[in-house]
Amino acid sequence: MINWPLMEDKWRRRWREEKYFESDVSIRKKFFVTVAYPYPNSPQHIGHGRTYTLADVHARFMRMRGYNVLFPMGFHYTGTPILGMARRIQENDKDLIEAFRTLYKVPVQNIKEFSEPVKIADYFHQEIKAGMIEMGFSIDWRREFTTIDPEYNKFIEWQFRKLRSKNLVKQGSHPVGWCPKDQNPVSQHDTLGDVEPNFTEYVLVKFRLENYILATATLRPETIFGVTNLWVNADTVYKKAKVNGEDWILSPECARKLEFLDKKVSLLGEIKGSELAGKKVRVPQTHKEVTIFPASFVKSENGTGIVMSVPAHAPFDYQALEDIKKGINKIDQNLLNAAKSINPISIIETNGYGEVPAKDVIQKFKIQDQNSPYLEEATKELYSKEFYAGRLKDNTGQFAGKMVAEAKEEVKNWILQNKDADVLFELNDAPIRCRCGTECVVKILNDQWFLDYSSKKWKEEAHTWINEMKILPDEIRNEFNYVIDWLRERACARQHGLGTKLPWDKDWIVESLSDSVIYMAYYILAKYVNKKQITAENLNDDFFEYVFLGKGDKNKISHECKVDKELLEIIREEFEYFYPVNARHSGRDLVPNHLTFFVFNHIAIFPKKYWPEEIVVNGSVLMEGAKMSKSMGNIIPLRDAIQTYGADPIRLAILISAELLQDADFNLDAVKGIRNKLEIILEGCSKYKQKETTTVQQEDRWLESRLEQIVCETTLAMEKMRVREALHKILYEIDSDIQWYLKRIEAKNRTDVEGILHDVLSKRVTMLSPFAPHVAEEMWEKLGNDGTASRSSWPVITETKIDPISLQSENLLKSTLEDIKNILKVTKITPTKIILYTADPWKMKAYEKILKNVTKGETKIGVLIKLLIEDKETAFVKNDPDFVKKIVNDILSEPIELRELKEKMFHIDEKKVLTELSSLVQKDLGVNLQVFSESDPQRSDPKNRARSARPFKPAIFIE
RNA sequence: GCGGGAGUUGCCAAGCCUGGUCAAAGGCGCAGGGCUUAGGACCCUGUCUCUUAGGGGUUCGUGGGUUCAAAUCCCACCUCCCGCACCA
Repeated sequence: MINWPLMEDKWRRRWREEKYFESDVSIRKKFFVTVAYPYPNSPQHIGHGRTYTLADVHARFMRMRGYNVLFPMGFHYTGTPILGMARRIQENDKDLIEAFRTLYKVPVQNIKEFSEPVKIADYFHQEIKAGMIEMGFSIDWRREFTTIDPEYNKFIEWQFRKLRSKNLVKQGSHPVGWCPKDQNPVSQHDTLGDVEPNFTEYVLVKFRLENYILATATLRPETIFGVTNLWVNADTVYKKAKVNGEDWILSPECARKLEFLDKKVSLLGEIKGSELAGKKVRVPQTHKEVTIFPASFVKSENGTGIVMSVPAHAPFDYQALEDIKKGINKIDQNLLNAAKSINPISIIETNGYGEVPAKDVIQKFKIQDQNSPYLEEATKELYSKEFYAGRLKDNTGQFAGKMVAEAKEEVKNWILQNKDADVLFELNDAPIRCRCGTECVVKILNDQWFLDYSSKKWKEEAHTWINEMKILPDEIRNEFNYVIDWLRERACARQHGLGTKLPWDKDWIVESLSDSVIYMAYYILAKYVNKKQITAENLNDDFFEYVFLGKGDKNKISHECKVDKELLEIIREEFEYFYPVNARHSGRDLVPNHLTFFVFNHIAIFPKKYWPEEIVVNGSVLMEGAKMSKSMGNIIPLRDAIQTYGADPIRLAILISAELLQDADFNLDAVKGIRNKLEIILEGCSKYKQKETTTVQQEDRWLESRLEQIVCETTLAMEKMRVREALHKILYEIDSDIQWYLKRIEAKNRTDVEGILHDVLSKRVTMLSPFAPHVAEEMWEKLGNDGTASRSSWPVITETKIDPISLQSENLLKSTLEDIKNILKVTKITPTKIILYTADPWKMKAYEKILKNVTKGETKIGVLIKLLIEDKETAFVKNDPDFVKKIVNDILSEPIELRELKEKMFHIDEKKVLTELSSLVQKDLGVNLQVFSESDPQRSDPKNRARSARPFKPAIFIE
């Protein structure tokens, strides 16, 4: 049993003291690996660990391959969630305080300070950093920064002026979910119950009632041709109001909504719904006259509180009309008569529906009246069917014959153009409440700033680079291309939160996904900022232009910024040395946003030689098969886990459970299993010391060959970041080879194997080091090697060490032993004697010929037999046609590589090789083994088995 | 709806691109044995099914097809998961 935290701490101290991970400019080739920095609003949990561990493995691997690796880390303070948390602390939110105390284990005195947002960020910043150190991440901490450092602010200001000068920043209007009390946009974590404030665009169709406009909200403007009447709620007290100079009648709720949608609204008076009933209005465009009727399904809080009625296609309208005809509403006789004369006007035809589709669905859902809960569902079904499959009929003027999906937008624009319509945004899951309790609305922000990701030229460049750069795994490349296509203008500033003020409009703060696109360049500068050689006062746009783009006169800039000319030059050189980013790691959730922006903005700001070289994307982590979430209570804080299990077992458990893009399942059984495995390997390292092996034997060559193959495969896997596969080979695949080897040498009573085993274990530890860096050091020390595992070199592949003969020979031994055991298992006999018979030379010849033909693709038995009979040497097959079939099957059931091997290196002396088996058989089964060749006259062959011998498949006799 | 991904033997999960190493790696679980005072840990063996000679049968979401040969290629269908925006 080892004390993991203690052992790990020992090695981390050594790495830190000897500055293992601090990288500066050198003559060596560099490798710059970065990860998306964390947002410090909670401690790290196991899930966060995956991306960072992957990046660390990458960094360590490249370091061992001789690269000067830079792996830095920053902290992303920018954003609103921390602000929201601080506000909740100010309001003494019991739940949050409790969560901090018990879930996150924050000391009480710290929580008190959390009413100040920065204190929250600072606290979790340190917490996360401590976790990263404890995980053994090989980070150069001299380059740490936060995104609210004044120097970083200057960097962002430069970036934004730069983008604006390239015409990529624009201003415009933009609807957002909004809290009227906080005067702030709301997102999911600002609302009660964490509801995402989605909204839908409705079309307001204006009906004329004398001098007034009755606005109705609809999702289906194309149905204007089928309007037969309007609906109002008789009990609602409607408002008369001036809306942008026009006199409207609408519900009070709607009047309020319109104010936020940038309309000038002043109230003029009121009118009850019942008073509106019976009045006639004019349909825009068609100028038809229709009557207003009362209906209870109309809710004043939805839309405008007035509904245009299209009974042929809207189940609600159809049912309400039926209800009214039945005389359910208490309305006067004239109105009732008017209603009775109304017939649905069908304007859309859709396969599977009749003249009045609304009637069809109402019957299908067995709806009785307009208060039926199934009406929503019926509406949804009909709407989606008609939208995708419906076609407008002849009674729709210039739109006749068009598909609904296409006509909808055209009709909307047509009525908008004639000022007979307007647009209303409505929250989908209303009412949505802000955490402060206020009901949210949709607001149009008029002076919103955007990054213009809709720019065609910019998109094209992004596509080109995405297709050119390395993306791991490659499957995700298409997703990037798709994202680039649908990306539009993106709001890049908001009015609250931590961050950098927009340089030309100080009312705005650069939004968090927009201030984190090219910050990898800032890591170069951060080192000098932390050394206090550069402060915010030294930084202006000229400085950045010079350091990052090499523009301007360094003497002038040095003077202007009060920065020593040499220092300026050093920083510039360091940037030129480390840039571009060679690999950027992130979770796949950042593909549709950050990672794509990262590519976009590099293209906009930097010359091509500084564009990122590679993106590595990984899936998320599940906890015992379930999604991690606060509400499930299945979040394990990373630091707790490290204390309990050690960092290395956790690192491996996260990485070994799934390939890159798959969700990895983290479970405690796996962690324990891996910890045991590591402890066993560690124990094994004390057994062997470095030593020359004097007489190299067959199994030694075999083990070396196998090791070489595994190194080769592992290296290939690492280059593609297939860490699961690599780990698998290092942890388990080597084991089975070592086991076979040990079995062999034990049977032969060999003792001179220390040197070779030491070599195998050393290489294994080297390869394990990027994954489990702490315990690898411990192993390295136990093996008695010089230096440390972290500083050892990744094994170099020497293909010439792969010896085909030994590989084949051991294969023969293994498969023969397996066959013997198989026979014993089936026959259940206790053996007293085992005899093997190897195939005659002509069979080898035949085998060789068949193999050649199979490689060429000829597997037809008849053809092969003919070929063999033609040759005198192999003409014996005549006597046993079945032989050919068996050989073909033997060959086909082997891996291609092995076939190639056999073709190249054909002859092994089977008899000689199989003699080696006698020691194994003696040891395993305690019986004697004899080997004869098939036609050896001395052979003992009581059951006449010898003749069934095949190459690589000796005949066996057991009794 | 659009876009992406997945469905494998008790569970997790490789394999699929490049068809024959596939009854299908590995881990976990389970069973038997060893070790141990006991438990844990560890080691060995087994883990679709039939089989007294190294073999056969039926499997990789469902149904077709291509091929000497399909988990793997093609077509259709079913089911599940994720993203769709100003949010880190």
